[in-house]
Amino acid sequence: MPERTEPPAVCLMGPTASGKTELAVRLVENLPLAIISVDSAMVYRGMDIGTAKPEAAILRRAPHRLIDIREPEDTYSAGDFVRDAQAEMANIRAAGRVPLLVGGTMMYFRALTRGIAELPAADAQLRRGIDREARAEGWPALHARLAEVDPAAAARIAPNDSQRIQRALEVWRASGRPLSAWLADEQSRTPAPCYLRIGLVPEPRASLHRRIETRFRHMLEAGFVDEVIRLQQRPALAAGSPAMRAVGYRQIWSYLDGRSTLDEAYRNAVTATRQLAKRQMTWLRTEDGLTCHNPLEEDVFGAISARIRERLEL
RNA sequence: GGCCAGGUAGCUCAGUUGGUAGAGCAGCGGACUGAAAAUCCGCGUGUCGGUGGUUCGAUUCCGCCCCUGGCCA
Repeated sequence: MPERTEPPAVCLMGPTASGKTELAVRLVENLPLAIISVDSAMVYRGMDIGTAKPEAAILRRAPHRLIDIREPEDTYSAGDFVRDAQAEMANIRAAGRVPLLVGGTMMYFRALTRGIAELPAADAQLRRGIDREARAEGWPALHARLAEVDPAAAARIAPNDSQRIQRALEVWRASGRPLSAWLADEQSRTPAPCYLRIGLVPEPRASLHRRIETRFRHMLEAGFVDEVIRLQQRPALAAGSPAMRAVGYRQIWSYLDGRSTLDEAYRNAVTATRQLAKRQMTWLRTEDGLTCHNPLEEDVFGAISARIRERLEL
């Protein structure tokens, strides 16, 4: 790790069900750290069981910043996260502690540690318009249209990648400037403070799969279906709302709408969680300059707290 | 016990007028710039139930056996 003068921060990244929360709580109880949650679903109030949000008693012992900061009807983005996390890191440092960023939303970690370009914000109306065009013509047709205004973006986006085609067209229509041009503005990148980055990669995979299934069963026993029923009662919340695309929520919502049995919803949710964990680990595996530990085998608390002590010269 | 329908990838199934087989899902690998728990890209993993026969060649045709489901006893 290169010598930097910026104040340090620790990132603890791991897939869902890898034991991040438990580990983070032990760390803050033993070291001068303060937790910032890096989780795109835990930001929402009322989404507790399905996001495996720490219980109130744990949050009192080990406060997590950036949890319960949005209503489920709201959107939250990587850009919002970077601004919020930077503000919280400043607060933590002012209190004489070191930020411990914990979570599984890898794009948020990347945006924070590598910087994120200054870009036009999302525009719900433009998105609705683009969705309408896509329903009529198909995404490949919109991809072809993107190629006319932003060939560089079109070249790296697949013709069926609805979300990225939509974003690139949205940026073009909102600003009259191609997404590629915005991304080329290096000065918009924020200087990254010195991060100690630690990854949790549970092996063997089959053990993680068992943990995922067991945990989802516990969520159902803890009243997950009732939690989704309460969310469905919110008039402004719909199956397509960003918060309701979260794993577990969309499958239980579908069951409550009569589009599947509870057993199918259970199986689909467990499958979706496995697939999420796999994508999270792809991110960790291909990220360089990252120390990885296997939380299913090692004494991760001992290993990680030793590394943090060494790094922070405690 | 008899008749009928099946037995092909982890699962559900397609197919081969005889030249050792392919879809969806699952799984695995990868990408990732304001929805990222999202979105997308790539990869087929197989004694074709067993055994004997016919054939240059059988997963395919024939015999017997085993298993599953249904109907009749």
